[in-house]
Amino acid sequence: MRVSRAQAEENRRIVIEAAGRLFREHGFDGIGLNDLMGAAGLTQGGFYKQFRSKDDLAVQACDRVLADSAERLTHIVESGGDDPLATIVGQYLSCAHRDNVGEGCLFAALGPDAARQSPELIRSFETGIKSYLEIFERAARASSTSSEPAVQNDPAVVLSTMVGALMLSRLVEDETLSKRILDSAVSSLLNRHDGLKAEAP
Amino acid sequence: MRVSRAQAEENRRIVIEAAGRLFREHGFDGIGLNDLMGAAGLTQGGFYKQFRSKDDLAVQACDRVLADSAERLTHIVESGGDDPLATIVGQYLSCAHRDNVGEGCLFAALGPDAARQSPELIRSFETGIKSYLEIFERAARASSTSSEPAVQNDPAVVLSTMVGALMLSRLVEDETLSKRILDSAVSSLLNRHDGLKAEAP
DNA sequence: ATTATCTATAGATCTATAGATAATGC
DNA sequence: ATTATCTATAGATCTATAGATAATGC
Repeated sequence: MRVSRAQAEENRRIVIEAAGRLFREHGFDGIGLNDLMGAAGLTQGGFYKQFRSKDDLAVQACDRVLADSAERLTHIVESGGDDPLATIVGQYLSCAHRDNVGEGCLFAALGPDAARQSPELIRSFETGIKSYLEIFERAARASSTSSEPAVQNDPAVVLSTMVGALMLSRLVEDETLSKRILDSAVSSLLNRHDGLKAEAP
Repeated sequence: MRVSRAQAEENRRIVIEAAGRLFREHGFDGIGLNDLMGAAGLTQGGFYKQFRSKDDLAVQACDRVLADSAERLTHIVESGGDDPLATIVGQYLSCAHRDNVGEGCLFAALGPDAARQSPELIRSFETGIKSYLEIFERAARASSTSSEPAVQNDPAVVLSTMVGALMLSRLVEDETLSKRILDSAVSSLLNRHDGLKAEAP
């Protein structure tokens, strides 16, 4: 029954990672310890030897998701494209992202839900928001040096519009309207009203 | 024990109304039939004589909240102010709204949660979104005839930015940042970068 | 007689804990 | 000996149903 310390560490990592996906898909209250542990092939009995509480796991899972996202966004900004903001916005406001809640934006999947959870969890979200805003700030600076003029430069507006549009697009079964909500946000944020950018792959 | 048919109707109305508030405050899964019925001074036993299921109540409550909101917005547009969009945006993106989830925007309070519920509930949200977009369309037309130039006219962008900013502002304990998220969205939507509008009362 | 509401409860959760088991780590 | 995980379960939910009760409505 017992596994090596390294394996136990790895199991904990798997649970945290799976929790990031399961919470986004089902909400914090929509998934139980049984399924969360089951994602790593474990039973729920050992849960409290690894985590202080379900909320503790939620905090760790959200911290992890947000750190991963921040790293991915930072990479886009620093990898040298001349319009990183356009890349970020295009990927974020895509049908692929809309249809992949489990691996998508934490704010759009769990924002209102998080606001009802523990102060620790809310703090995790707040830290994530601040980190996103800083990255968008840098992305906007990098993009504004390109040939296209400065666009919507306020990172708070960029984030608000992105999160809102993604969330709303997920509530609309009418595919045409859903796509329009995403595309309108792209146009608005990139200030290109002459046509829509192709969707990111 | 039994009450008049009119009183029963009134009780049902009270439950639906309270549900609108309680669901927004606690999420669809965060509040039980006991508390929902208790809001009208009833016990949970009679619930299923009045509603087909908890989801049925959720649909009725959301329909009601959305209809009320749409009526209020329509009234703002039609009551003849020269910039109805500014009024709507200013009220929506206020600290008062941010701090009043239970009586505030349904999308910002329950959007991601709704996307995980029944097709009927999602349809209720979708109908609400379409209705908001139409109202914003009319509001933008009314506002663009005023002295201020046309602003952000795409109703989908207006709605996305508003919902996103409100949701994010609720996750940020840092009051300065929370307010900045709201104010940035106001500035962006009203295209007035020369200063912030006073907050609606 | 009908029915709005009540009490009571079935049955299925879900979080958290207790103690057993068996493999690691010293 | 320690400990990662397991089985088992306590205790508290929560949705939904059954049947009793008492007031309305005919």
